[in-house]
Amino acid sequence: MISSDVIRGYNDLIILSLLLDQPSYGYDISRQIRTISEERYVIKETTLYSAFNRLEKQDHIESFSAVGKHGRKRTYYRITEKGRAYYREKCDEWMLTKKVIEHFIKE
Amino acid sequence: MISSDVIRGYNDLIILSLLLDQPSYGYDISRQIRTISEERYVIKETTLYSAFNRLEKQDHIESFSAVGKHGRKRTYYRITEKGRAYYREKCDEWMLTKKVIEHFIKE
DNA sequence: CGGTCATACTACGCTTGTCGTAGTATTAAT
DNA sequence: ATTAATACTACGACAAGCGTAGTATGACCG
Repeated sequence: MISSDVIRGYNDLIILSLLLDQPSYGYDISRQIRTISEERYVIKETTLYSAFNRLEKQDHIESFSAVGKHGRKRTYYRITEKGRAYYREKCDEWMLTKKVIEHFIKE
Repeated sequence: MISSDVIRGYNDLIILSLLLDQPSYGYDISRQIRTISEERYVIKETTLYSAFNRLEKQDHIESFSAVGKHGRKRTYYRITEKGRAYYREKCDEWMLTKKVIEHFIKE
């Protein structure tokens, strides 16, 4: 299991990556993170929803209300163009961070 | 340049890695981080010294006073056995985190 | 038809790590 | 004599994440 201390700073990247292809909502994103990480990272609900709020305030995502299969109302989030650019930046930053950290581990 | 948001969570790992072979002190660690990262990460002084305090409180490092070449008094830090174990844990955690994050980036 | 489980959130206050700013003091170089 | 580099310490602010709690709906099961 991964602790929040080390994944912190990549939650935005993870969430945005799951919105690249289609909009989604909290519970679904949460489940996807769990399964894609093979149960090694389970994001806390409060962390996720506060990330949504932050990302929306920064115009990286936008929300809309929609009704699911069984008449259930949900808040969906869609990535914006600005959000896609931010995602690409975060990917670059990740590559760089990875390289830097490995300089320290190797020796 | 790497932002603190993404390297946060790895400062302990970085600092400990630089103490593995011999004790060192604040200013030197700071310079080493700068050069080893090829100027891509410059740790803030306050961040570094508060990390020292935290790591010492947790018995991962221990401090002692010594005098440098030119009669300059400094606080040196030495990694403890507990600190070495913690370092190895952090390395494992890093490997895992790396793997997990890349699951999200790939697709 | 009543209870429990999974879903889908929101609110609130706390903790921790990092940051910004500021200040102190010593030695080295010009 | 002054400035730059070294070697720190103090203090308050801030942002992310956390723990706890609570609300509410629909699905499933006996």
